[in-house]
Parts: sequence; structure tokens; C-alpha cells
Amino acid sequence: MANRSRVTIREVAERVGVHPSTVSRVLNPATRGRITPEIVAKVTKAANDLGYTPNQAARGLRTNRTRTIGVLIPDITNPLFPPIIRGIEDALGESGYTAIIGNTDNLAVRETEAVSTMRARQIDGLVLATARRDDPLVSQCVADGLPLVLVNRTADADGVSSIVNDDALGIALAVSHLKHLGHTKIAHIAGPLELSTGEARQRSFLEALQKEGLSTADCPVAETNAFSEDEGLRTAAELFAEGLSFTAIVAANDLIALGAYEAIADIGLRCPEDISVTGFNDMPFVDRLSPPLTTIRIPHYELGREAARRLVELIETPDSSARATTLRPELIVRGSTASPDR
Amino acid sequence: MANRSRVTIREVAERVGVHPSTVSRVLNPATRGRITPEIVAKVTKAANDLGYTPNQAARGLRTNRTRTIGVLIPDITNPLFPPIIRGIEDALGESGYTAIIGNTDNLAVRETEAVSTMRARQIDGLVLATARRDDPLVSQCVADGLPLVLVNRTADADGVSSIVNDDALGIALAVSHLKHLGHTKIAHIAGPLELSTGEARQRSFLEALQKEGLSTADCPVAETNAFSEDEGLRTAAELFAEGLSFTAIVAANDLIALGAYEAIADIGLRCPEDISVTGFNDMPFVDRLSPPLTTIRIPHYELGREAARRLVELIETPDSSARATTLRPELIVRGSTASPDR
DNA sequence: TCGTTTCATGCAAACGATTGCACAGTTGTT
DNA sequence: AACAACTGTGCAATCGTTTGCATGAAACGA
Repeated sequence: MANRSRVTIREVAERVGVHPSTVSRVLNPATRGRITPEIVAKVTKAANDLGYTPNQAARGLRTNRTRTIGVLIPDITNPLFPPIIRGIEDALGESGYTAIIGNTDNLAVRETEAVSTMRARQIDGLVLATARRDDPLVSQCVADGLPLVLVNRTADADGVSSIVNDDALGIALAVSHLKHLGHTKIAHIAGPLELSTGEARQRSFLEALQKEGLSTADCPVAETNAFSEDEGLRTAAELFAEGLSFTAIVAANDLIALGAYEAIADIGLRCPEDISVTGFNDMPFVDRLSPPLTTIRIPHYELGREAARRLVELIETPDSSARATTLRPELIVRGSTASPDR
Repeated sequence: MANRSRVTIREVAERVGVHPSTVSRVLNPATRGRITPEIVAKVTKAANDLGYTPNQAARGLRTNRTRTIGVLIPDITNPLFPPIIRGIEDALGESGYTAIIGNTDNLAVRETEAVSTMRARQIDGLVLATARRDDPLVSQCVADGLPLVLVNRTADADGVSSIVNDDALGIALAVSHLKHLGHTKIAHIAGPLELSTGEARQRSFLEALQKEGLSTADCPVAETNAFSEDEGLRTAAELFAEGLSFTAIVAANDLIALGAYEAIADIGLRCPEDISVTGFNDMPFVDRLSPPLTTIRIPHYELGREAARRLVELIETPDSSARATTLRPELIVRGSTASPDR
């Protein structure tokens, strides 16, 4: 048992010869003005000398505010999320907050479980990267008045703040790029439609076709059950098996695009010579694939930062209203797209 | 302000008609045996009915144990770490602990900063994935009696528990594999020597050469300043510039190997036809590179799990002794290694 | 049957910080 | 000069749990 006992506010008070409450007021910027400057100086000095740091447990007990927020992530090993987490943690740190991360594996059970252990720890708010479009957890939190921000996903329920990428713009960029290369028969492999990103990207794909004057009849759409490589492979293979004659694939994300790569190789075709592929997210290392993936880069880190900033705002100014913010994505052209053979 | 007020132990007590302390004892498995089974049943039922969850802040205040542990990671966007984090969180969850993650960007300042905010939150222990071989932070924690486990790294100081991969075995596997392919002139691009992994892998490389009967004179060793792609590129380019005639590179990790890929392409050579390359870590997606990377797979997730288990053990049985555990890595042969041209 | 041990539960004091209220001392007003 | 208004600090209660100690009842041995 070494010297783990921390310095308390009482010790600082004794050192200076004032009452603990005075120390508390000095240390709280909001009440500091009420104390004589001379005492403020002495107390701050003593606090520094002794290395005082407030006991967050005691503070949290008294104030019901822990300056801790929960972050729910479907899968931290998916390279999409770490930059978001960094953004969240960096922004939170600046406001004196700390994050607790929870993995859910996209399982509703683990989600509710994680939220309940987080709430036992008296979190002040929640960032969800896991929300489904119609998610009971979201309504629950809203009902309980727990400040909440969705990141990378939106929910159908209103009154919920969210920070998302502009999926419509991203998909439009991809479709327009392919059109300019000369493609007219473009397939879309959509993500799960119960996720807002899956639905929005599919809808945007159809809108983009129209805007570009392409016939939807020539442009098949298939849906996956998950944003995964396996599902991308399975679904792309199905499209090929149906004998459809498209020359490009707009995948709903990079992992699905990777699956498409495999499916293309499996039937003896080449990318981009025979089939062009675009992804979405610009995950790390997709520039090192063969061929390097043409994709849509989204500002992950900024997404996270914004989400955290918004959450802190929601917590500290309780009547700030909910709103959805979208950030601009960017087309990154690499080697997986080319003009179709004729 | 919605119904965020949690149900307290007092309410449960009133519902049943017993004293709060009795409820506390029922809810604590260690003291439950002292209470009449009938009351235990009534209290547990009431607690469930009311949806009671203990207020961790209050508990932490009273017991000085928060069941929260800090985890320091150099960079969460490095794909090496997420699986470790998952392992840590999964194992902690099983014991009722929660993790707080901190990014340090390999900066000593951010490290001490992160540790001090964590200690303000009264963490019960610390998992460090950031330790340098001679790290003041480690000695500090040891001196303060803060339970500590290093993961993926060791420190020179003793009395510190660590869970690491068997670097010597991993490097030996790589060297032996290359030797069997017919390579006799093998270069090593080492990581920073102030990190235990950098030092151990370099030392193991030299040992492995000896074991395989290869001449160290034919096998140059270069050192990087960081485990990064850029440093790999720079250092490999330097080796080439010196006009040395090796046919294979053992990189100290996958990122360095990626840099080596670039350096090889830059001077107009091909991998594996002209130069074979091995990595270390088996990061996600290195199987999708061109060529797919031959590398050493280390059990990231298990590393994390073990670290967390060890830390909980350290916390809960205070006189358990420190020890270093190594887990076995595995050689994954892919396309970046081949027999040398003659 | 009485005294002693054992047992189940209640009592109350912590843990460390915050904060409404009280109180003295100062300043300002007339 | 007397009183009001203010100002700076102290007092003490409080947040929800845990836990050493006290207490009364039951069980036991003689």
C-alpha cells in the first residue's frame, strides 16, 4: 500500500488556513470571483504545491455530473471507427470530459447491456455510432433525457442530433465519375437498409442515376445484410450469376468493394479493365490494394470531433436544440475505375 | 429534466422494509451469506423490480475502488491496437471493470497528461501499450503502488508484469523461412531501439542468423525512428543506396514492410522476384496487398485479454507477484517471399 | 434454566466535494 | 450617526454506499 492517498481539499484548506468550502470556490472558475484575490492566490499556490487533483467520484456524487460520456461503436477493429474515436476523445478532452468506449458487434443485446453499465457509471451523455434507423435505444435515451448524439448514422426519430457524412453527395460524386468515364450500366451494392447509411446511399444512387440521365433499368441494385467483405462477395457474385451486363459497381462501402474485387476475380474478370469499382469511406490501406481503390473519403476525425462538441453543448446548455449536421466527402480517384471496353 | 434520477439502495430498503445496509449486504456476494435467505430473496426481487443499479460514484467514493482502469495506446488508428483493446475490454467486462482509453501519439507529454487525468478519476490500475524500455511513467506507477500491466511491450525495470508476443520466436520463424527459400543475404530493418519490441526483434534477428549459420557480414541491419511506413521507406532506400547486395528484408513490423515495398518499387525492382519481404503483426488487409505480405501473426486479442486478466488479478489479490508472459506467434506465408534468382 | 456464544440486522460514521444559508465585517446612503 | 445593502467566508447538510460496531434474539451447553 504505497502513497496512493490523494491530496484532499481539506488538506489544502488547512495548509492555507481557510475553510474547505473556500478552497472549493477558488478552484471553481465560476465562483472564484467571489473570493479575495489574495486568498485565491494562496489557495491556488497551495493546491499546486500539494499536487491537488479533485476526486471525481466525490464530485460526481455531489453534482450528479461525472464528465464522463459513453461511446458505442459497432466494431472497433473496423478501421472506419478509430479515427472517429480519436476525434471524439480529442474534443472531449478539451472540455474536461472522458470517454468510455463500448463494442457492440452490431448486437442489440450487447448494445443495451453496454448502455446500462454506462448508465450505472452515471455518464452525462452518449455518442452512438451504432444506431439503427429505428432504434429503441435511441427513443429510450431521448425519453430519459440522456443527452445523445449520433455519429455516422442518423435515426428516423426526430429531436436527435446527428453528425453524418453527406452520403448523397458522396454517391453522386462516384456515379458522376463513372458516367464521365463512359459507364452507362452501373450496379449498386447497397448496405443493410435498416441502417441510415445503407438506405441513404441506395436512395442517393437512384437519384444520381436520374440526375445523370442513366436508365435505372440498366443499373441493378442489390442489398447486403452487413457492411462486410463477405457480404460484398456474396452479393456481387449473385449479381454476376443473374447474367446482368453492367460495367461498374458502386459499393456502399470499402469492405463491400473488397468483396466485389474477389467476386470479379472469381469469375475471371479484371478490375478495372472489365469492371470498375468504387468504394466508400477511404479506409486506411485501400490505396495499397491491387488495384488501389477509387473511393469516397469522409472526414472521420472531424465527424468524431463534431459529435463530441455537439454532445458537450447539449450537456452544458440543456435547451440547445437538436440538429443534423452533414460534412462534405471527397472523391478520391485511384486505380479501380477506368473507361469501359467497347 | 426527465426521469434520470436513479433508484437508490434506500428505496429498495424501504420497499422491503429493511435497513439500507442490509440491502447492501445482500447485493454484495461476499456478505450475502450472512443474511437470511428469505430476506435475500425479497431484496433481490425488489432490486430487480425497481431496476436498481448501484451508483458507482458513491461506491467509488466509499471504497476507493472505481472498477475503472486506464488504457494507454500510442495510436488507436494503428490497426495493431484495436484488437488488443477489444481483448482488454472483453476481459474487463467479465470482471465488472470498465476501461478508459487514452491516445498518446507516442508523446511523453500526452502520456503523463493522460495518466494524470486518469488518476484524477481514481482508476484502479493501468494497462500500458506505450511503455518505452526505460519509462519514468512506469517507475512512477510502481512507486505509487498503482497496479500496472504492460502489453505488447516490456520495460527494463523489474517488478512489472507484461504480456508480450514472443518476438524471438517470430523473428526466428521469418529468418528460417527465408533461409529455407535459399536466401543467405538478409537485411533487417529494425524498429526504434528504445522500444522493447524494436530492441528484441533486432537482437533476435542476429541470434537467428547465427542459429541458421548465416554470416552477419552479409546481413545488414538498419534502424528506424518509428514503426511507420515513412520510416520503412526512408530506411530501406538508404540500404539500397549503400549498394548492399541482399535478397530479402525482414522488417520489424508490417508498416515498415509497406515502406520497403515502396522503396523496392522506387528503384525498379520487384517483390518477391528480386527482393523478398517479411513483416510482423499480420495487420488487417496485409493479405490484400500486392503482393500479399508474408508476416508473423501475433495473437492481439489474446494479448489484450491476458493483460486485462492479469491486471484484475493484481488489483484484487494485492500480493500477486509480477511476471512476464509471452504468447506464441505464427508464421503466415503469403506472396512477398520467394526463392532468390540466381 | 441460566449464562454464553452465535447470528442476523440495524445504527451511524465515514468517503471528498459542493452549495444554500448564516453571519460578521465593510461600504454606502441619507 | 444610524441603518441598509453588500461582500467574503464559514457552517453544515448532502450526494449513495459501505462497514465497524452495537444490539437483540435465538441457539447452545451445562
